[in-house]
Amino acid sequence: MIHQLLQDRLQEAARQVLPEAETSLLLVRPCPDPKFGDYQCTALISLAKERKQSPRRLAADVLARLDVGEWCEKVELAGVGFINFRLKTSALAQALQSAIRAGHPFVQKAKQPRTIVIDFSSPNVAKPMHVGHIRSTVLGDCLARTLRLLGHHVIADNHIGDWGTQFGMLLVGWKTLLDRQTLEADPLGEMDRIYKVISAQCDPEKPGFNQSTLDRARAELVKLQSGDTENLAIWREMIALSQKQFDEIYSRLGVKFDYALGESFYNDKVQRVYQELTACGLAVESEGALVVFQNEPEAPANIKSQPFIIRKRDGAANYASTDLATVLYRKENLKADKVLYVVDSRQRDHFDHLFFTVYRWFTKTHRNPPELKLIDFGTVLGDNNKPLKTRSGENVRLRDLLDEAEERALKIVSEKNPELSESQRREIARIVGLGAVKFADLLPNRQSDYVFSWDKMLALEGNTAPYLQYACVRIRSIFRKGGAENAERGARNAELSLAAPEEIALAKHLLNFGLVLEAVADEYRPNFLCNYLYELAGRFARFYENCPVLKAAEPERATRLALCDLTARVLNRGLDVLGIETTEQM
RNA sequence: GCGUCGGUAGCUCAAUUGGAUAGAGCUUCUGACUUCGGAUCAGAAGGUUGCAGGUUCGAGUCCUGCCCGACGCGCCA
Repeated sequence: MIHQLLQDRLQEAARQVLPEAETSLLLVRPCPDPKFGDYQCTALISLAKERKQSPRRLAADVLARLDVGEWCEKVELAGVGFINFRLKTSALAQALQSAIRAGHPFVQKAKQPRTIVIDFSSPNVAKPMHVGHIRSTVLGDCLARTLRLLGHHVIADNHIGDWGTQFGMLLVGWKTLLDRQTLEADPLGEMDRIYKVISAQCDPEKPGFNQSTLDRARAELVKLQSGDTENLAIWREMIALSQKQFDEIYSRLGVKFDYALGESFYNDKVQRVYQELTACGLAVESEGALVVFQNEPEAPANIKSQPFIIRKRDGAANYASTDLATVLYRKENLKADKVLYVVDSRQRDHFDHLFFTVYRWFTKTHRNPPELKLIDFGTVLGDNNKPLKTRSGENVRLRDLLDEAEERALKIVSEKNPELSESQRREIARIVGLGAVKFADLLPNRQSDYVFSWDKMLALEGNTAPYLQYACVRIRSIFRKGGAENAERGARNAELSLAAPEEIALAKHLLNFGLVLEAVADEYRPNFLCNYLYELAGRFARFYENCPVLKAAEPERATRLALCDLTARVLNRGLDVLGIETTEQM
């Protein structure tokens, strides 16, 4: 990548001027405004400031030792000490030429591949998946795809909620209220129904509270935990029914996991956690429970002196216990260097507790803790600015939401292109509808809440998935018209000669694809990629308006075909990273 | 009360180690060769970045105080 070459040269020149300086901080990045140039380095200014030198003089000294004439026009020193690079068209053409032959154009593999576990989606057994799961699922899947493309060893692990207090109530409901026929037709709906009835009776705050139901639920839970055959069989059936639903949704979304190690997987692994934490003096008894107090001066403010309960008073495990056991398993058995938790930001405190406890635990026992990272995200809101619910106040089921996305897309496709067959229109609607939902979810900064709007996400103009998919369709159409096979071969063997400003602007933007992927991976923010792709599609649209491809005369025609080919490949790859498909027509 | 996150154009949102004149889309208005797919493109309008201080060559970004909102705070996950 050219920016990398420039950066290497620049750092080398800086080392000659300041042999002892930390030159790795001198990053070369795209300019915010093309009028300054294509790439810039702003870091010499602060480097000079630290040394009480004049930034302009330092920059001038470095420039005197910098030779990037193969790639750049004269390098400019601007303002207080900005260094601006402007690419030569010949270098640009050469970069495109080598990208044409690359498997993944403009993408560089990470220098140090790492093993990264991504914990995402995490639905609960016996409950329908709902909008609350969409962000974790879509975001986690996108990060998995991004990190894989960059060459990391990614392990996608679905930490399913398949154990815990709720099963006591579910078992009572199953034994006393279950309607087998409804269960056949809508297993999740029926399990959800019995759970709600019983849990209302188990809540002392609610009018329907019933002490004997609560006692029975506790008893069923104890029986389950001590291995009662009947309860275990029911529990397994609930899991199997739920898994079927999960699989349906994941297959629609194109989301894949390497493991689905639910909470129950760690049942026999929590004892060791209690032992180790007690032995190293971290965990103590308090009010009958086993807790870790975070009294260290460096404890984060939000958990300082708060108890982290790792075993309940009744001796049962809770999610702190299993989460701790899970970290250990991921470190020892999955060899994780890093674990990403893609979780609603309301669980922030829990994860700060978890991370800080792991850090202390591993340090005290002379182990290297894996790097633990909370990828938190905001809530999906309805147009009343409250968490999105159905009119009757229920959670919106994910399946219904995906159905509606496809239905709405089908209506639009049918209006725009009535001549396509129904099966074609349905396939397009599937790709456009699901793409719209995913893109709308990935576009906003993940930490803010966003308001869910069908009209906005399925809009055909603006920063949306259909706009990007449309750009791909237009490119496909060019290749169809030009005789796909020949045109593509021509594009890939072309000698490029870039001339028109729209060609150059498009080409320069293509170069930065890898840089953006790295930014996504560094900050865990797919919205960078969404915006990059939108900008790319915009530049392509301007190119498309102003530069005829098939009608152009020969040296030009091949260059433009090559630009189309590369744009299509980057758009498709980028959308693929977002988990979004494209179509031939729409 | 303590804590976390946020507050940017009428609306929804961006802004890559603190960088240059804070950018898009929607909306409104104006325009585009009988078009390689018009689901497009060009142009116009729109701002005291919640308020007040501070740090420095430079602050939407960092620090302090305040206002507003969402969320969390001992045995659910």
